[in-house]
Amino acid sequence: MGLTKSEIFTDTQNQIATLAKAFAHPARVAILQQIFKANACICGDLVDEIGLAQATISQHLKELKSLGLIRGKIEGTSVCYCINQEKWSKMKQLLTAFFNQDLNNINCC
Amino acid sequence: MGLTKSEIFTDTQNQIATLAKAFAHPARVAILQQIFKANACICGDLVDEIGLAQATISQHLKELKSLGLIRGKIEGTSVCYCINQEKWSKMKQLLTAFFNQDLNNINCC
DNA sequence: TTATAATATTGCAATATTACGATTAATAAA
DNA sequence: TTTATTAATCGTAATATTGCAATATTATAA
Repeated sequence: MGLTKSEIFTDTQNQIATLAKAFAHPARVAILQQIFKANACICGDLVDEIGLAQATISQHLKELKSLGLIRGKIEGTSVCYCINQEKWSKMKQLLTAFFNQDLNNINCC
Repeated sequence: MGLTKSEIFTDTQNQIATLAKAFAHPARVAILQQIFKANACICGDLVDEIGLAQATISQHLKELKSLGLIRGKIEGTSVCYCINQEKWSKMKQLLTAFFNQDLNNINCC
């Protein structure tokens, strides 16, 4: 099939999966790292930094934007990207809680 | 195309992406939560708990196993799954470090 | 040995993702 | 206005993922 049966899972499970998908491609990881590295908004030299075509980068940016993890502000002919701090925090909280499940767990094997 | 160009990214970027993929499907999130919830090894009643076919669950388990996040111990005709604590810790460390990049970041917008 | 039970594997269909050339849209500069 | 510059969108090809029926495998029970 290829169609995820979202309806049989809880909202939290779907949210975790959707957010994890953002990081499930090295290009998107690299894009986010670049934005953080700049320690400010980055005015789209991402295509030069990462070795992918402009259309491809634009597509990855769109996905990150649609998840709300980054924002794009138009500055003349270029676009400046930055992290959406609130959304990033919420994402971190959700995923960290999921990761920390092991703290309640008995080491059985 | 559809082929991720792993070679143009760093090892860390690829590792983050590969691990994130484990959580990028709600069924795998649900499986991991079930294993944690049992607070021990869980002997494959996952198919009943989650509403997917046996073959599908088996496939998701295989992916989690191949990443090393879970282990399967054969007990008679059934298999008991549990979290690989060391691998889980390492995963947590890598992804948490990635998520905490925002701590060094100036809130610019 | 012959069932029975539990899980893995295979094969396939359908959908999703990745990548990029070409085009379009919008702004800035000449 | 014309010409760059920059980024988004469209269209398309290739690969990946998801899901399941059918089958195979493995170990126990009869």
